[in-house]
Amino acid sequence: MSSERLAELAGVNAAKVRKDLSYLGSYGTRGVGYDVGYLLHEISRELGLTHDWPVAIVGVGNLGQALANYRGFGARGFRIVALFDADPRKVGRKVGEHAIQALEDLPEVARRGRVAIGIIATPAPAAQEVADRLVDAGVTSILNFAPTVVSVPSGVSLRKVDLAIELQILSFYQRRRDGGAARDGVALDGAKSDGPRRDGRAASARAR
Amino acid sequence: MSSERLAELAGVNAAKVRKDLSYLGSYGTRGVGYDVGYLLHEISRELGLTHDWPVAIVGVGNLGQALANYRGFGARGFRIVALFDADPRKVGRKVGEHAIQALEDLPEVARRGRVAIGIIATPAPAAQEVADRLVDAGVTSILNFAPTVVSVPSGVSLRKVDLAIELQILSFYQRRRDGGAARDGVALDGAKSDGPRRDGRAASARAR
DNA sequence: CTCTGTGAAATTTTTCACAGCG
DNA sequence: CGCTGTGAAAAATTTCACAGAG
Repeated sequence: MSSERLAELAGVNAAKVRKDLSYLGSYGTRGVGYDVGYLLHEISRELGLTHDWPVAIVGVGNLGQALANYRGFGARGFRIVALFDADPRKVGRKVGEHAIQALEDLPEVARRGRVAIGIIATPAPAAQEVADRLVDAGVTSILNFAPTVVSVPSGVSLRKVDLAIELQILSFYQRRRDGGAARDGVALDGAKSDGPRRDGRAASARAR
Repeated sequence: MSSERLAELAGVNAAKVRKDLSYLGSYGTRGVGYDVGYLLHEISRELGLTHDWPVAIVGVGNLGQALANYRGFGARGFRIVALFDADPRKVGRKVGEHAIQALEDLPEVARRGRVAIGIIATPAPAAQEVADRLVDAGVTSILNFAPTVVSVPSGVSLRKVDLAIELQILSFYQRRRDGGAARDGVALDGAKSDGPRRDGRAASARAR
């Protein structure tokens, strides 16, 4: 497949595809294009997707369950190994193939299962406490879904997922489209349409 | 509050804070800093968070329910107005204050409720079909949580949330920290730690 | 004096454009 | 030939550094 086609499918410039891929090595064939299977393999290897990453989820509400059942973690090397909840009534209940455990067991389980990544899926007020416990248990990568700012010591990676931000981005562009309150001086960057477009036209990557 | 302090809290450079805020207008006071309340107000206005955005969720599995119950949409103007599911057994069941409706009712409900944003929270195989129905119903902003590529006609904004990508980013940096397979020529950018750090040190925004 | 707002410089990212490989 | 790989140019973003407002 040519860089041109890959670019079209990804909604970016062909030169960018070639430039980016060139950082991984010379995996294309001049005059022909790229072998997609081989490319996938090399990219997976570079990103570490061949690695096995034990993941623990803390907070088994709707979101925690959704994450626990999410197909597609497995394909990328993420393996849910434990679920924790502070609610004693939930402890022992099974979600998928895992029984929910008490937060007190976190240190023991995290160490024994070599948990590399902790996911916080609790209500906001519990998030900092849970983060502290994860850090104490030796977890050095944390993904926070709770709608609150959490702090961790240096040496620990923390990322936050804000489920409302994508909606904000969509609404920002919708308001522009509708001429809701157009005004100058604001940087623009199109709401992207990922993947090939049904109508064959490239996603307009920039407004204006 | 000074740009310096805001920058520290956000984990960025103070000049960037000032430069960015300057695009909104001159809301700071020289020698003093910014009035946080006023700043929040102006930013909200600029981002359109004062606007009301009716949202419909299609697919009421764990993720759909999690989204339906997510606190914090409301604060930013997103109002869940309808839930849809293709499973007849779910239709009529209540989730929060909304009864689940049949997919067939989407066009009617979307138009009557002036749905601005549709959220796809279905399994992957149903996503494209749902996207088509949303588009047909006049929805021009779509957020796709299904782990599959969906295409829409131009004129419709589509964004995709991939719950595994954040884990990938965390694991990428963890492998680097552990010296898993360091290699040169790969662009670096630190896994960010958002918010103030417990230990007072700034999040290392870049590796190397 | 302190801290903003902002030109200018530095850096990074993206795109162009083309030599040359298969 | 067609398409990659990549220097070089262009564009965008980030940072510096400082005049000047409060």
